[in-house]
Amino acid sequence: MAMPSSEPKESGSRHFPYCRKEKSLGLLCTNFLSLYDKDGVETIGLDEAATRLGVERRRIYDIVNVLESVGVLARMAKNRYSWKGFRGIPQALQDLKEEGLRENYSTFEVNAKVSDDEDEKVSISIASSQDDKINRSSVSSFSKASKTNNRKEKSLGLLTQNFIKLFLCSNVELISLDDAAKILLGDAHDPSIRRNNSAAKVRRLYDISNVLSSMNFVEKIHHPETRKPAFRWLGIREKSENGSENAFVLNESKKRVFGTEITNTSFKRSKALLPKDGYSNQMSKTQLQAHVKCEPMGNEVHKSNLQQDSRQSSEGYQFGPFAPVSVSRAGAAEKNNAKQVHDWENLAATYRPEYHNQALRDLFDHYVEAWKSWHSEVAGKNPIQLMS
DNA sequence: CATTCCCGCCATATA
DNA sequence: TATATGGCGGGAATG
Repeated sequence: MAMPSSEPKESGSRHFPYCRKEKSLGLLCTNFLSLYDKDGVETIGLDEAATRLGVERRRIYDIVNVLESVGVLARMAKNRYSWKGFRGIPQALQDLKEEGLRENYSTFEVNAKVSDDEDEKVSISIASSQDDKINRSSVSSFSKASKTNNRKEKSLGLLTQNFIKLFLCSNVELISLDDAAKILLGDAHDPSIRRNNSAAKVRRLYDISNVLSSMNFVEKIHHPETRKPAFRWLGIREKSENGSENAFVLNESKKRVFGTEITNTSFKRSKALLPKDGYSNQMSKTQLQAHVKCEPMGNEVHKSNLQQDSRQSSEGYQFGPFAPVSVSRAGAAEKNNAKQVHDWENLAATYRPEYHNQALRDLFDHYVEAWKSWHSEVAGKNPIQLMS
């Protein structure tokens, strides 16, 4: 098969303990973005991506699917995607919102009512849009024709879009994956397979949330009341169409050039693979590209090949610095310490132990700065913590 | 124990 | 048919 062999032998470096964090989809997404958000990137090959990022192909599909559902990528052909970049996001979200509104994505309610029986109540009502595509051979015969559709309805990409619609439409700004799963269950049409296992859905939502988090679309926090983990939308939430605002837009963080070649050797998580003998040195090849330098933010200079997208005229919207996940925003909430920046530095060390050098430091400094400006711009008016 | 979510088998879609 | 995609859920890592 394709699989470019992942070097089973692996010379040198007797693996590290295995850290789940280093294998997360969120990090992978961050790396993916860092790798391709550069000038000159037109198309992306899946095999290439898998190799460059040092992950198995299967994982590439995961992130590519969600990135595509948000407009950053577009499928071209087998094995090939075109890089749309962050500029594609505003439009994609706009479309999602309209589409969601057209359907009734705003008419659900999360009755977390603790009343009656053990029957969890989360009443929703995602209207079934009048599907135009499905021809009317319908009912009687087998659905062999729409077998393909059925599969697509369960795709990660679609789930991602629906998840986002939840935020874009309606005024819910905080939702737990569990509730989201319940709401997004049957989704669109047909009273068929009910009683679906939402647990399975939740697993998918975790995947999605992780990549969306890496792009700062959402943020994971703990519900002030419930103390349960929930997600909050950080992206656009313009109130009305006309005059498209979009909050996020802007901010000039610019393309950082990241040392490509992540050299992510494969560690498996097998339990029976721990301490073999001596851990050898760190990372056989710490050859990471030293010339990693992010240009000082200035104006961007991207490809001028933008399409006729005149939707949002004005400045180039650069998106926030998809900061690494977590970084609990923790407003004044709990233990409010002044160790803000410090955390970031810790993160740097936590995230890529192998790269303890200057480059990473700079990268994170950049992130911090970009993130700050971005956030003050976006949420500036109403500071981060709105809850109290 | 509960939550998070990586891994990769293997069903499907597609060339 | 071979290869490309990508559901799906077991169970390991974490909380």
